[in-house]
Amino acid sequence: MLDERKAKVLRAVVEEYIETAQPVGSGHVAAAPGINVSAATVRNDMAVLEQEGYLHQPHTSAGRVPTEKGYRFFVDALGRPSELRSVDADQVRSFFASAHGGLETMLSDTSRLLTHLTHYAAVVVGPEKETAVVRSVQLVGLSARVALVVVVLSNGAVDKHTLEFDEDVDDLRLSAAGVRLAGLAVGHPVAELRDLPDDDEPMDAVLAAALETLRGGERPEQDRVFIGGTSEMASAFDAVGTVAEILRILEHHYVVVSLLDDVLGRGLNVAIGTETGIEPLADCSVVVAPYTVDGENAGTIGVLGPTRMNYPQALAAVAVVSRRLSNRLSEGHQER
Amino acid sequence: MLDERKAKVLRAVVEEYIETAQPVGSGHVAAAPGINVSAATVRNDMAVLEQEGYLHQPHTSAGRVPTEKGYRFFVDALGRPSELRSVDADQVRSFFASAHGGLETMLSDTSRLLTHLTHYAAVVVGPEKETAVVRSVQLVGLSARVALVVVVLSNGAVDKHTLEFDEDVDDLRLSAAGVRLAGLAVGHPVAELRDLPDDDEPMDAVLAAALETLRGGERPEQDRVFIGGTSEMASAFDAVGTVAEILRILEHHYVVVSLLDDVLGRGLNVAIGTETGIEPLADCSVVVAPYTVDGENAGTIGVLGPTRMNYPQALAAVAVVSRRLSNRLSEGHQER
DNA sequence: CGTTGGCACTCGATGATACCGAGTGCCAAC
DNA sequence: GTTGGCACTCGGTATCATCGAGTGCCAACG
Repeated sequence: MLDERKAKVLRAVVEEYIETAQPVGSGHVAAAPGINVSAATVRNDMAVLEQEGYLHQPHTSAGRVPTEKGYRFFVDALGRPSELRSVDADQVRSFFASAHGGLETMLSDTSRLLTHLTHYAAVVVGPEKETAVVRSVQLVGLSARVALVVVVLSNGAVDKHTLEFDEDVDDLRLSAAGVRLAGLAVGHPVAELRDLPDDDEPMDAVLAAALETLRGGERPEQDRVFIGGTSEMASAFDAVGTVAEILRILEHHYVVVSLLDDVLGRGLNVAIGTETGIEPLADCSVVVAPYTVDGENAGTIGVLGPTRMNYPQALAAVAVVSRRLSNRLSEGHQER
Repeated sequence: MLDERKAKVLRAVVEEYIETAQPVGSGHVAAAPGINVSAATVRNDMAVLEQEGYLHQPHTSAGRVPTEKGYRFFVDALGRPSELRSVDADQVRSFFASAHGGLETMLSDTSRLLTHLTHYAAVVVGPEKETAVVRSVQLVGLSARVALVVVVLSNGAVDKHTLEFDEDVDDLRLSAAGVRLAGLAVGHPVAELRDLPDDDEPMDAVLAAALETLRGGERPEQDRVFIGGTSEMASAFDAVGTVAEILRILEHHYVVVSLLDDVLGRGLNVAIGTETGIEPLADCSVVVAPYTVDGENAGTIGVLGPTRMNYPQALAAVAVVSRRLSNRLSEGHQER
């Protein structure tokens, strides 16, 4: 364990490095508020911190840079809980007070809000539809052999799937299937549709196809992930190659979703560098928080920035936004 | 006008610069196939081409780099029509043969296809809903004061808008409004809803609100723009600042849409550098093509890359994809 | 007269060298 | 245990020479 002064030294190094992105030397640390010892003493401490793996020296006679272990200790033990700056807090408040529009709109705007607060890339993952209750199902014919299944869920999400038939299907048959489909699905959670209704009445091919699609959960990430602020993220790095690699990751939504889930699953709020488990993100950190609807875990929000991100600020922003988003989404769910 | 040999020289410079991203000298041009004169002669021609504004010399004793005017001439007069490589052509064919899913899925996948073909960022803009015919409208209650308007259009697009009421609205009232709304809207193009149906029957507040939303076309760009391949785009530049600026533009979908519309509106397929009219895109070029559904102009596809992009290849890719996309989307629109 | 080889010249890129200074480790003194 | 002093390290910056790709100009050539 780190003695109290060494912890202070480590904190000073991390904080200054986050700010300047330059290796920090003993002189600067000694000048930091709260450090009341000489540079020489700081040097001794830093030598120990390096041996213990909290700091790293790019080369002899350079300052020190935090290692992942250093950041980790900073986040776990040293991060003063840091409030949002009140301007930002106001902004969050007013955002959620005035927010309107459907679920998707809301989530997309939330990602913009998070970017604005943190200046890093923001990721918002919408609720899985699994637990949501089907509020309405409709079959709409588009052409002789193509129809659309449109599902409205209780959380405000709208799902659509295309059906293609092998034979022409007339309106009558379509609407009959639609009615039966509605009868089967409305009022039930999507997940329940999987245990088929065990009805011995023969099933129309149209109905069967539509049910199959509903169960399938085809392309589940497609409309669930909202990513913003990639430009802000880009400016935080200096190698264009790094930026390109990160963008490539972000383009694969399912990777992003599983990354966030994985981090939360490990019980963490923060994944630092290689802790993300994704090699191209070795220079990145991720700060995540779940949000809830009516107390149920619903989705995840997070920000992605360089490992030398401002963790206290990012943690505060993510926490506040997730809390307020949860409240906002839980409003007025009592009725109907 | 350029004499034939000077044109060949210009083409050689552009082609080599596109390939190497290095200023090209007279020696290389003289060695290019089709140029059967000496380097000295090429030098004379290049001096003229520079005076005429087609080429630029970063500094004395460096090779030449094409100017925007040079690229423009290349694209307008020198671009040999260039087929896609047959591997790629096959890929496009098989993509559209096996493509399935709804409009949005299709467009999103198309953007991925374009990226894959060109290695630049790809933009696909979906049809405006204006001309599409409403195939189905539905009002779905989410909570006592919140309902969703879900509209299915003939082109397969699904639009959704949230309604918030000042007072509780019960299911009866909602479904009544839904029925009347459907009666008014189904079968008509969205644009027509604007000339209100001039009905003197008093209009329920719910119905009025829903109609208003339909007309509003609120957040029209939201679900219409599909952008992919930003990581490939990033690798084409070497300054991270440039990349960040471009990403910022791409995040503003409405800017992208109006850029593409603007270019097409000027009757162009290509906008080079400042021709885009967007300052941060000074180092970028855009290649665009419209696509049609049943002969009607429907949307736009395009790629965005560095000014030294491979124009013939990009033009070919965009042309082929737009053609096949048009065909695909026009299929089976005869009935219903 | 357009084309060409020859030639002096330019100037960025590359590499060697020196220098500076921020930072270190160590040590003796407090 | 802490501190000031000090010799040392080494990356960054600046200076300078060198190299070579490329140029413009010119005289000669068919």
